[in-house]
Amino acid sequence: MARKYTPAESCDCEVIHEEVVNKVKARMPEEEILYELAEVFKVFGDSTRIRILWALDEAEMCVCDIAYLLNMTQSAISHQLRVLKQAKLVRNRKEGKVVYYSLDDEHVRMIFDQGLAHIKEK
Amino acid sequence: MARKYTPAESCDCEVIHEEVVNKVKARMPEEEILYELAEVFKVFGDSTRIRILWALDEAEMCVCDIAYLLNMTQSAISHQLRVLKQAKLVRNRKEGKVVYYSLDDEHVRMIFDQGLAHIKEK
DNA sequence: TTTTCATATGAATAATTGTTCATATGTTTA
DNA sequence: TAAACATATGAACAATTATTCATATGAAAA
Repeated sequence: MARKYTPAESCDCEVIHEEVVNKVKARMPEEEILYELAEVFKVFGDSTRIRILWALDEAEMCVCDIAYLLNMTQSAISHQLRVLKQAKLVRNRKEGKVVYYSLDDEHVRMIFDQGLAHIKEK
Repeated sequence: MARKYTPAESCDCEVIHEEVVNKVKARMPEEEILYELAEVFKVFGDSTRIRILWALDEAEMCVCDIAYLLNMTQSAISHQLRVLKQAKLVRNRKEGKVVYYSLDDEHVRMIFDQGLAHIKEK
C-alpha cells in the first residue's frame, strides 16, 4: 500500500446509495489507524515470519536455532527478525555473542487463533 | 512467500540449543497450515482491503458505493473485491446490474480488534 | 434493437519485498 | 594479540502485487 500512483479520480460511476455511503463514511476510523492496521497484518502475511512467531511462541531461541529449525540461512532469519522487532512483535536479549529472541506481544497467539478459525471454517 | 529461490543451505552456524530446537520442531504445525495462515493475513495486509472490510462491516454496499467512499476507481475496487472473495472474506449478491458485497466472515471484526489492541499497546 | 450503465477482467507498469551474497560488527577463545 | 564465531546489514535480484487503462460482459432502459 501507500504506492505512489497518480491520484485516482474517485469512481467512474454514479453513487447508488448515498445514504448508506454517508452513514458508513461517518463511522470510518481515521485513515492513519487503518493504515497502521494494514501494516501490522502485513507483518503476519509472510510464512517465514509466521513460522518464526509460532516457534518463538513455543520457546525463546537464538538466531542460529531459528535458522536451523526453519532450514534457512542465518541472514534471511536475521532480516526477518528485524522486521518483527520493528513491529514490536519480538524482543531480544544478548548473552555474549548470542542473541535470544522471544515474543513481545500477548496478542500473537490470539491473532493466530482468529486466522486459524477462518481457515478451518472455509 | 513461496518464492522460487535456490534451496537455502539451512543455517551457516552451529546449532546452539539442540534440545530447545527439537522440542519446538515437534510442536510446529504442518507447513501447509502455516502457509495458509500467512495467506489469510496477507489479504489483511493492504490498507485498501482493510478499508473495504471495515466499510462492509458497517453496511452492505455495491462496488460503486465503495469506490466513491474510498475515492478510488471502480476498477481498483473490483480487483480488490475479487481478492477478498477468493479469500472468502466477502460474499456478493446481484440485483440487476448492481452487485452488493457484504462480509462473509464473523472473524473479521475480531481479527481487527486484535490488531488494534497491538497497535494501541505499543 | 440500441444505448446506457454497473461491474469484471486482462495486460502493462511501478513499487514493494524476501532472499542471497558479501561483508561488517562485536564478543569470546586460543 | 589473532582467530573463530554469532549476528547484523547493505546492495542486488527475482518475484509479487496494487493500480491504471482499455475493453468486455451483461442487464436495464430508451
